[in-house]
Amino acid sequence: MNTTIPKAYDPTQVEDRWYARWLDQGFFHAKVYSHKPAYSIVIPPPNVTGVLTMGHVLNNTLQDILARRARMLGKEVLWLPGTDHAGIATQTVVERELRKEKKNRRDLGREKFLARVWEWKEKHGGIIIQQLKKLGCSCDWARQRFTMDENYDRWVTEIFVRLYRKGLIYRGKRMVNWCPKSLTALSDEEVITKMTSGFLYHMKYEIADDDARGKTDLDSRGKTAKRKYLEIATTRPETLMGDTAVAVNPDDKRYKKYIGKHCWRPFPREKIPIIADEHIDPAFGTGVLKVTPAHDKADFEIGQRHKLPVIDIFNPDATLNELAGPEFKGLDRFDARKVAVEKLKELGLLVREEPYQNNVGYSERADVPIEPRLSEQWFLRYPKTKETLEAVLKDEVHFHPERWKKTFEHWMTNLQDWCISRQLWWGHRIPAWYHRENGQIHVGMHPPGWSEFQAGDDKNWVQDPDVLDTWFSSWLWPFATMDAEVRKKFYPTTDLVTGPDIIFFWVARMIMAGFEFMEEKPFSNVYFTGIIRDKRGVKMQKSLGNSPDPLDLINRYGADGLRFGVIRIAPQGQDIHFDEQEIEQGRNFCNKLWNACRFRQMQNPAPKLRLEELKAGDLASDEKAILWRLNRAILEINILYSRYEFSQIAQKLYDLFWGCYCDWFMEASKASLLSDDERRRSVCLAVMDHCLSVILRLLHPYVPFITEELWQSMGYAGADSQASVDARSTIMLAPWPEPLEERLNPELGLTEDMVNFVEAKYALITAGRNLKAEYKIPPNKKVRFVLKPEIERALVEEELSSIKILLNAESIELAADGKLGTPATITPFATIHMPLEGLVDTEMERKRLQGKVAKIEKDLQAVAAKLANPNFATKAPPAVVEETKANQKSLAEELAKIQEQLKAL
RNA sequence: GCGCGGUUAGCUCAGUGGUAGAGCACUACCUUGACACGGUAGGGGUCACAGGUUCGAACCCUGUACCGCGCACCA
Repeated sequence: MNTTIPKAYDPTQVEDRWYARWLDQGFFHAKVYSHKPAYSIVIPPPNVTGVLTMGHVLNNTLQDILARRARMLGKEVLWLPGTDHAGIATQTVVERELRKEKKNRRDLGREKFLARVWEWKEKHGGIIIQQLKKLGCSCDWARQRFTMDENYDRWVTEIFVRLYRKGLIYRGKRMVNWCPKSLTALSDEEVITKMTSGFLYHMKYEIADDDARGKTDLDSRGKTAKRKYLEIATTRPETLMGDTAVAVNPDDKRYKKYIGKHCWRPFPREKIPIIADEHIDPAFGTGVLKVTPAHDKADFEIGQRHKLPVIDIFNPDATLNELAGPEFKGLDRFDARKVAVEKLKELGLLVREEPYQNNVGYSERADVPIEPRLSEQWFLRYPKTKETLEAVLKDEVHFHPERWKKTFEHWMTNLQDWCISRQLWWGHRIPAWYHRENGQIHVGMHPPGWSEFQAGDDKNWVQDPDVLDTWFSSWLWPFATMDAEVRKKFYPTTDLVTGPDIIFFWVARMIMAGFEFMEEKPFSNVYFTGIIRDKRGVKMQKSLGNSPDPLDLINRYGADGLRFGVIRIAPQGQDIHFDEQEIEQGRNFCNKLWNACRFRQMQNPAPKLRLEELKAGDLASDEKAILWRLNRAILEINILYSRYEFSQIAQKLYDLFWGCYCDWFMEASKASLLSDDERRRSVCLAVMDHCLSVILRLLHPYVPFITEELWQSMGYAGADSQASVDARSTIMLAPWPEPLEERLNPELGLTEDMVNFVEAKYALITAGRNLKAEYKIPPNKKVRFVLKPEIERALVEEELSSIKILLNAESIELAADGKLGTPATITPFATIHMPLEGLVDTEMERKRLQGKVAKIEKDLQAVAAKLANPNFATKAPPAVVEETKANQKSLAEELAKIQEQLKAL
C-alpha cells in the first residue's frame, strides 16, 4: 500500500497555505475590464471595533459560497469588503482607554482625540478583517473600504448637501431619544424596548382652586375641613418636579368637575392646571395623568396642545439639575426616584406602590434606558419611498425568504423622519456652519469663505459640532465604495446577505439611496439569514458570553468544518440553535472526504479513460447508479441555489457524498479494484475520478480549503487541457460541474430502471447484513450466503462479486431449487439464505419470521382498506391506484413465501 | 392590540397531498487493506390540540393553546 497523504485530515497544514496562494495569484481580484458577466456583492461592513461572531461566520460564509460558485460559473466576481466606523462603539472604546489614563476626550480636545481614534483604528481596526481571511472569505481585499475613507467622506458630505438643498434634510427642535450614557441623540431604530420590572406608584395631588386655598391653609394648621385629591399612577415619580399640568379625559365623569381648576405639585410646590386631553385613557390606572412635557414624548405633545411650560429637570447625563430642587440636584435619575418616593411618603401623598411590568426604551449600544429629550437635531425626510416600496413588493429587489416583505412594507408605510445628527466627535462632521452674529446657516461642501488658498472664515462662522449617524454613511455603501469604473461594471450589485435585524437600519435605506443617487436599485436579491441563538434559544451576544469564539472553533475543527457545520444547520429564514456538535460533524465530513480521496490515491495508477470513450457494457451497475445520481444531484443543487436553499444544498451534498458515494459506490468498487481485470479496474477508476472531480467542485464553495488541497493532490488541476491557465491552476476557477450530456445517458446506460435495479441489490445486501446481525454473527466473521434469484438469473449472476464484497461474505452461491438452508429473507431481487453450520435455532427463526408476517399483514390490511374504498379507485389518480395494487400484490407474494418458509421449518 | 415565525424521535432540525426522515444521542456488534473524526445492524414518533376540505392531511383551510420575534401602546 502506498499512501502519500496522512490518515486524518489536518486543516492547519492546509488552510493558511492555500489562502496565501489565492491572494498571491490575485484570484479574488475583480477585473473591471473583464469580458465575463459581472457578479457582485458588497459585504455588510462590520464595525471596525468588532471581532468575529457566529453571526459573521454564517453571514460571510454564505457570501463566500455565492461568490465562489459565481466564479466557477464563469462570472467576473467582485466581493467588496470593508468596515464601518461605528461612531458610538469606537468612540466609547477609545474613551475607555483614556479613562484608564485618568483623562477624557475633552481634556484632549477634538483634534487630538480624533487623532487618537485613528491611531486606535490603525492598530486594532483590522482584527475582524484578518478573521474573515481565516474563514476563507474570497473578498477583493485590494478594494477594501472604510466609511471614513477620504473618498467615502466626500460622498457623505455631498449627499448631505444635496438632500439639504432639496429640502429633505432640515434642522429642528424636537423630542428625540437621548442616550444619557453616550450623551447623544439616537434614531428610533436604535432604541429597543425591554420589559422591565418596576412599580406603579399611586400618589395624591391636592386640588387647589381659588376657593379652596383658604381651606387648605387652614388644613395645614390641623383644622378639620376635608381636603380633596386627585390620585395619579406613575412609573416615574422622579420626573414629577417637571410636571406642568395634570390631565384627564374630557369625557371622564369622575373628573369633569375639576377641569380648568388647579392642583398642587408636591415639590417643588406649585399650582399646576388640571386640563382635559383626548390622549388620556380613563381605563388606565386612575385615569389621571401627570404631564411632564420635558421628559415624555406624549406629554410633550399634550404640552404643545395646551401651551404648557416645559421644565427640563435633567442634565444630559440624566442626573437632576437645580430645577428639580436642591435636594435632588446632582442625583442620578434612579436615586432620585427613591428620594421622590420617600418624600411623597413623608408628605402622606403616596397611596401605594404596586409591582408593575412595563416596556422601557433602552439604548441599543449603551444598554441604558433612554430619555426622551427636547433638543435641536438634524432630520431627514426619506427620499424615493414609493420606488423603494414598489421595488420590493414587485420583487425587483427580491427578498429571501419573502415574508420579510411584509415587515418591510409595514415600516415603509409608517415612516418617521430620521434623526441623523449625533453628539459625538468620531464620524462624518455635519457640513453646516452657523454665523456667530446673525444665526445664518451655511450648508455646503466647504466652509463659508473657503477657497483653495484659504481654510474658511472661522472668525464669523462656526461649524456644527455634531457628526452624522453611522448609518447615514452605510446607506451609501453599495455605490460609495466603488469608483466610476467599478460602478460601471458592478453596480447594481447582485446579491446582498444580511440579518433581518437591520432590515430598516440598512437594507431599506440602501434601496432608497440607490434610487435617489444612482437612479437604480443597489441589488437584485436580499438573503436574510437567521439569527444564531444558543441551546436555550437566547440570541448570542458578546456581552452575554454565550457565543463561542469562531477562531477557537476554526483552530479545533478547521475553517471548512466550521463553515460546513454552520451552513448545514441554518435553514432559510429560521433562527439557528447553535450546537457545537454540528461543527464537529463538519470536521468529520471533511475527514471523510479526505479519506475517500486517500482511498483513490492508494490505487495503483491505471490507464486513463474518459467517460466519453465508454459504452454501457463497460460499466458495472454500481457505476451506472452513482453516475446517474451524480447527474441528478447537479441538477437539484442548481435548483436549490436559485432558491438560496443553502442548508439543503449542504444536506444534499452530504447525502450524495457520504450516503451514495462512500457507503455504496465506493464499497462496491472494491470488487472491481481487487480484480485482475485491468480494463475493469481502469473503468472503475475513471468513474471514481469523474465522481470525485464533480464532488470536489460541487463542494468547493462550502469547503474551499480542503477541496483545493485535494483538487491539486489528486491531479485534477490541470487535467483539462482546454481550460484557461487560471482554471487549470485552481479549483476556484474550475468550471462548475454540468450534468452529463443527454446523449451520454443512453450510451452509458444511465436509466432510472438501472438505479432501481441497483437499489434492489442494495436492499438485498441490507437484508443479508441484517441476518448476520440478528444471528449475532460478528461483522468480521465471514459466512456463506446462497441466493435464489427473484429476477432474471443472469442479471443476479453479474452482481455476485460486488454482493460478496458488500456482504463481506465467505462465498456467494447461486442456487436452484431445493432446500437452501435457513435463516433466509425474501427481497424483490433475490431470496437470501444464510445456511448455518451446525445447530439452527428453529424457534428463533420462527419468531423472526412471525414478526415479519405480523408486519406484512398489518401493511396488507392498510392497503386492502384503501383499495376497498370505492372512492379511492374512482377519484385517486390512476398511477396511484396502480402503485397501490402493485404494492398489494408484492406484499401478498412476500407473505405467501414467508409462510412457506415457516412451514418448511 | 397588529403582524410574522415556530410546535415532527431524548436533542437539533429536514420534510408543499399518496407507506413518517437525517444528524447527534442511545443499544449491540466490529479496530475487515480510505476513514473509530469510522463501519454494520437496531430501538425510538397519536407530526401541539380541536374542527373542516379531500378517496387520502405532518402538509391545505378555520379556530385554540403554548413558545419566540417585530411594531404599536405603555400613566
